[in-house]
Amino acid sequence: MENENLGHGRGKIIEELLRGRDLANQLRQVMNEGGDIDNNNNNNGSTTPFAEHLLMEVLMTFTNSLLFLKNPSTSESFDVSDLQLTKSEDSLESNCKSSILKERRGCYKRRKILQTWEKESEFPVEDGHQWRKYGQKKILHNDFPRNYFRCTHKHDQGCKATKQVQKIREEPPLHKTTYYGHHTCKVLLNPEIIVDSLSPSDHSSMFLSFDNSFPTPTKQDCPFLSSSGKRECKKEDNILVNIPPPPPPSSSNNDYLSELTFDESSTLDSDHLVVDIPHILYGSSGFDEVLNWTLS
DNA sequence: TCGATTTGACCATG
DNA sequence: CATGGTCAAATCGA
Repeated sequence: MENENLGHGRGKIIEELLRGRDLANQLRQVMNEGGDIDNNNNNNGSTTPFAEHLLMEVLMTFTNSLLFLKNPSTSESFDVSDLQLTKSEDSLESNCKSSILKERRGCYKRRKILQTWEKESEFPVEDGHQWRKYGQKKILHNDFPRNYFRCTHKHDQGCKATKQVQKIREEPPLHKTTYYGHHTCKVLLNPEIIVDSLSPSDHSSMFLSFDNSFPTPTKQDCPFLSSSGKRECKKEDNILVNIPPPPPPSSSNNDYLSELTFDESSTLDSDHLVVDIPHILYGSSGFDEVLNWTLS
């Protein structure tokens, strides 16, 4: 039942995956040479930019692979077709706006099929975008209120990106940030991946960002972490990338990145593409990354 | 004074 | 009707 429709795209998939593995190995070598894989050393600037670049390549490669799997017949990399979703959004919105309201508050639609990313982190982190808080609500069965943010440039640039920040735990602190939609504002710089140690001492986390800019310190209460990690993914897929903490140092596995596995069954069964990256070696410490990519 | 945050009200959805 | 997402007036702070 599975792979028949993958036939056409399979060559591409394999090609991309192989390339990804190759790049990953390069990355591993770079990091090894830097000697910063140890917990004792922290990453120094010299290798990091190159490593970031390679890492981005890897991620894009796998992203393409996933999309090829999803759409085997396509001959191009993902690019567009936001139209349907955008249209439905717009129609609802314009419906709402054009007609009565203007004076009515709260006219909106609940989002269902927006592109989303989820991120959990214990520390607030800048994601390079400017957010404005527009609401806070007590959520059922949650001890902490949920905070609602929209892009500061919603009005001047029509940027529809929003995010919700939900505190999950007090001790140790844990926050869940959910991003909705793309940033269409032009505050961004080049697409890049940021691999950052959020907490140099103990736990460091990594967040990946495909379109990012430098942190813009604002006094906003919750500029929490974000992987505004979206690049042009289609809005109709769900892709989950789980990067669990790395293995203990003792298990100096040389093939972390080449061990990337792709859970095909989950993919086909559930409209979710799930990629498990079992062990990724980066810098000195562990990181978690959960990217939730909802495309329709 | 202006932009950001707070907070209660409003409305859609299930 | 309960819940969650958004709006906008009031308030705060630089």
